[in-house]
Amino acid sequence: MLIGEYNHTLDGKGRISLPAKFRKEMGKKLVVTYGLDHCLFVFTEKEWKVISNHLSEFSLLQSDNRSFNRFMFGGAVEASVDSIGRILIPDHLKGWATLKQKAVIIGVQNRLEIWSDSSWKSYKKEVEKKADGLAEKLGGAGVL
Amino acid sequence: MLIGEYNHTLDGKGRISLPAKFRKEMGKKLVVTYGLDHCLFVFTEKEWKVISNHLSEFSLLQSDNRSFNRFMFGGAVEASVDSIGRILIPDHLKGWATLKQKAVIIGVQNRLEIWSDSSWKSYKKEVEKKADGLAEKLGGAGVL
DNA sequence: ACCCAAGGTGGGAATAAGTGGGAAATAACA
DNA sequence: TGTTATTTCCCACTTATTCCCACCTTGGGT
Repeated sequence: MLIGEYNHTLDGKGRISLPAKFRKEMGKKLVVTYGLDHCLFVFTEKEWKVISNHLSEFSLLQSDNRSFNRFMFGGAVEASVDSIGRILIPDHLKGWATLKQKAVIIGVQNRLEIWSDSSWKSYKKEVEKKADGLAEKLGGAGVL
Repeated sequence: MLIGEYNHTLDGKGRISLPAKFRKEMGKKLVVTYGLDHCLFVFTEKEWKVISNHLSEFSLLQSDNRSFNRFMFGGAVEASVDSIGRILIPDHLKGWATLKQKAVIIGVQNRLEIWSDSSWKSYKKEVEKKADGLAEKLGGAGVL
């Protein structure tokens, strides 16, 4: 289970180091894709297979599905973790997530997400505003 | 069953010692998350599994669920209890609970809650004000 | 009233993680 | 084919984290 929030830095070559806590679970071969809400998704090879199977079940006859699949598959990139735990983020993905230097890596269950420092801050602020609604949702789900 | 209220201190490195009474029941591996009313929840690994199973039922494709899961999974952290019974509270959680130095740890059924000294005091005051009203409500519901 | 034991707090040293840069290897272009 | 640019691998430095030890305070017993 991937959980937690970490502040990391993209260096001049576009590399970012994975938080040490995630390395073991993520393995050496990852898949990085466009993520929803202008972040990046990072999956293990295994999880990516599961996800891409789900995606390919969507009918190609519907325009929305086609474009969504193009988006997810076309943007996806294999990234191998180097000897000290870093991956390389290609330019088109950096652009999508408006990544400059300061980035935030969060664990969300079965995937990692990479956010630019500034978008994460504002996104989080919005979510925290809704905190009361969240509480009701938890109650409704029988969590608490 | 975890019960009781204890005043403890966060040291310069963000560590706080668990009240000795709780250590046996909590074990060595805990999960700390955002709690309702701006406190922190501390669960045993076992309890966390139950909760995260509930959370993972929310679909990735709906915006509300995504933000909710980012918040809950991203905010959560595994905390291992050190040799003398302390855990480490990361910065983003300290911020959520406005934790400075003086903190209050309370046992609530199957979880612990960590409050900043000042928010706990004011929260408690509010609850005490409402206590009479609450009592009537409970009586009406046949609880007492 | 004193001592002892246990819990809580603080800090230093060893270790690991994160960041940056250089050299070698590969690819691209003239 | 030589030259330049880009990528990949590896090493070194700096900062942060973890582990361990020692002190202080509190509560209980004698």
